[in-house]
Amino acid sequence: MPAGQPDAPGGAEGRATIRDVARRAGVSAATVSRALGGDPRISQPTVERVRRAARDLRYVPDATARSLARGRTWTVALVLSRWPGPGEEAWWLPGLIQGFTAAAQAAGYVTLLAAGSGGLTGRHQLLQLLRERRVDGAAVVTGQGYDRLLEELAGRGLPLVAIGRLYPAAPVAWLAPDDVTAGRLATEHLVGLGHRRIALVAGPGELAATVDRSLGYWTALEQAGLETGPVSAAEGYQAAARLVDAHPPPTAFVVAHDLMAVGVLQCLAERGLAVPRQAAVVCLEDGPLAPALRPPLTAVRAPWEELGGRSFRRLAGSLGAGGEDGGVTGGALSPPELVVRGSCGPPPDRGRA
Amino acid sequence: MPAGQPDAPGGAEGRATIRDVARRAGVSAATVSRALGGDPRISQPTVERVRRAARDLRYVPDATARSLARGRTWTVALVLSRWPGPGEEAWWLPGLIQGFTAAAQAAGYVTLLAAGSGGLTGRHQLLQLLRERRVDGAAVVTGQGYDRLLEELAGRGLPLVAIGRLYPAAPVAWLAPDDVTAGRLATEHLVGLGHRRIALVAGPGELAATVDRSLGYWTALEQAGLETGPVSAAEGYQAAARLVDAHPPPTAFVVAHDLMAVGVLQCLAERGLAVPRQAAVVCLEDGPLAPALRPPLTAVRAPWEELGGRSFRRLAGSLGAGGEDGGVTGGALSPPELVVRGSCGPPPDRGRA
DNA sequence: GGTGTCCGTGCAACCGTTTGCCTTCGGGCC
DNA sequence: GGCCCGAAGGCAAACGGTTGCACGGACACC
Repeated sequence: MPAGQPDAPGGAEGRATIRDVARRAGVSAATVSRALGGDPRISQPTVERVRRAARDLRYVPDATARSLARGRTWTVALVLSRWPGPGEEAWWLPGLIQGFTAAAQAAGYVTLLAAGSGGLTGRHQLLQLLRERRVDGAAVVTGQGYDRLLEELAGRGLPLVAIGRLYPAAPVAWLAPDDVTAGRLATEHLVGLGHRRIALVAGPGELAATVDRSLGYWTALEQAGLETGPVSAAEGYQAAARLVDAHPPPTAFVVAHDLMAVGVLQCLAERGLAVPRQAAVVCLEDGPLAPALRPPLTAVRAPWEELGGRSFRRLAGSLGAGGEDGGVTGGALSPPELVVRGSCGPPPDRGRA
Repeated sequence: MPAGQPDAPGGAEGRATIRDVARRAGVSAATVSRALGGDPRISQPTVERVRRAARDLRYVPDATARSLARGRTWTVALVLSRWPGPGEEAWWLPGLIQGFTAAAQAAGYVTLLAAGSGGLTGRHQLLQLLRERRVDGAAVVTGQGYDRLLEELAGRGLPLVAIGRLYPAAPVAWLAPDDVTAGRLATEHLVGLGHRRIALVAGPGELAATVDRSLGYWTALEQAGLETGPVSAAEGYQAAARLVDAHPPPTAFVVAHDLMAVGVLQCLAERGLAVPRQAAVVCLEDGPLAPALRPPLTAVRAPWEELGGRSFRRLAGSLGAGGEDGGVTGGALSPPELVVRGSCGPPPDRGRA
């Protein structure tokens, strides 16, 4: 807060205070506070009178004063620890934010948005801001990799929840989309269609999501008693190329990220393999590309909005105001949903394989 | 704020107050306040002593108390008037939010996020919330069409800025991406490459963005002394089909929305028209699809982040704290940027046309 | 040596709510 | 009739800063 600037509040000049209401109802301010707060000591008739007076005056209690008196702000911070760089679309963020704020609003909390712009001073400013504003808790959308910010916040004793996987694991409650199940669902779908040679086109290994999604893929194959196909970590096109040229080529491809699916599709098209007739493709991320590509991609959709909502409620749990609790690590999130579009069919050599 | 719940703040137990600092520095609380606030009346030595004491105690002033005393909260609301429905990706929102909060943070303000979930009661809750929390101002990301919420907020005398076009126009300051220039830039690019028959594939006419983008297209053609090609408002594929089958087919397509470009590309591919060799395509919206399609689309990118930043500063203007001002309507935004990728080349019949 | 004028600080009254404790009053009980 | 008790509500002190004004001292000027 820069100092030295003249203060001239913009709006609302005449605003009714609790004392105005008291006067009008012929009681004391204390009584108004209690009547409106539902204190059982205040008699019914009085409560009515106070309510009327408050309504007549359009009285809205001042949260600032309330916070000061009660030592609690009913405010939580949603911290975007790392902003997506240019070119890297955070298409999932709006859903997450929406879910979070909606849940907060429903519980009477207000969401403060804060960006932790990387560097040391940025982090320091952020910490200062959270202390200054006395937020009751914070949810941190972690970048990939371990989050320094998280550590410092935890050190402050601030109720905390992380959104996103933590590497290395930290003693902090966290929630994240269930990427393992995503991988499993997709793979099982393909198995169910009759595919036996299913390849995984994974993303860069340092992405937490990639790791988990791959894990789901392996699990599903194992349970189906199938051998895992070749894995490729390179970007879409080359990856697919290498996989297609395998001895018996795979009949299906599980692609970890939607951008990579573009490359895969292109490669298959060049090889003259029609999707879904001669090759099936399923994407583990239902980004904006999935429905737009030709053919529209069958994909697994993570419940971002729900994730936001549950993150808040988990946080509310540590705030004492009865949200949900649940140990230190990953909470149960409803499983991702398989959105069937047009990119998967049965394998071409059905009778034979 | 639901009442009746026990208040038990989660974190921070022992927190230094201004009086603690005063005691340690051997002065009064008033002096601490003034010293830290840069009041020239306090002598230099005293200021130093106070600063030291404050640092030693890790004193962070309490914004709640400050707000109460000064009648100003240093908080602005960012109101998402209408959340994007499912399937409708708001890929531009993160950029906008980022720009806004960053600017706010830099000016010492904090951003409160609020969702105005449609209905009457939702609006009412929102208004209540803004009054209760005493926000100093609000920026409303408008949905399409006229925004009821905006009207009610303006009625409250709250400093306001709208982000997005207003139809019908309202007496409210607003900022929006410069879609007219976007249309013009794209069209001029094509003209510059030698195209003469340029078609517009516009979106649904009720979208404000569509209207403006089309306007830019017409302007550019007029200035180049060219005739405007046929216009189609239908969705991508059919639109392109109709356009391609015109007498002399267009050599270039200006597509208003990136999702529609998918249809256009597919249509061209089916007609055997290679892009960019035999037809040029330029997109007026640089969404996630643009770089991912084959070929990657040349597109016009709106400066969403800057838009967010300027929106805040415009708001700050009405807050008295020297942001930028500028009448009631549209502020100057730096123009959108043409991102040249692989979908435009010179027209095929260069010598002849 | 008064008196006026700065300069640097302290006093205390705010800002609008909440809440511990006291008061008042009416009634029941010994 | 005195006492205790519960019910209903008021008093005033918080919460942690800000700020108008008074105050004391040093200094200059007449």
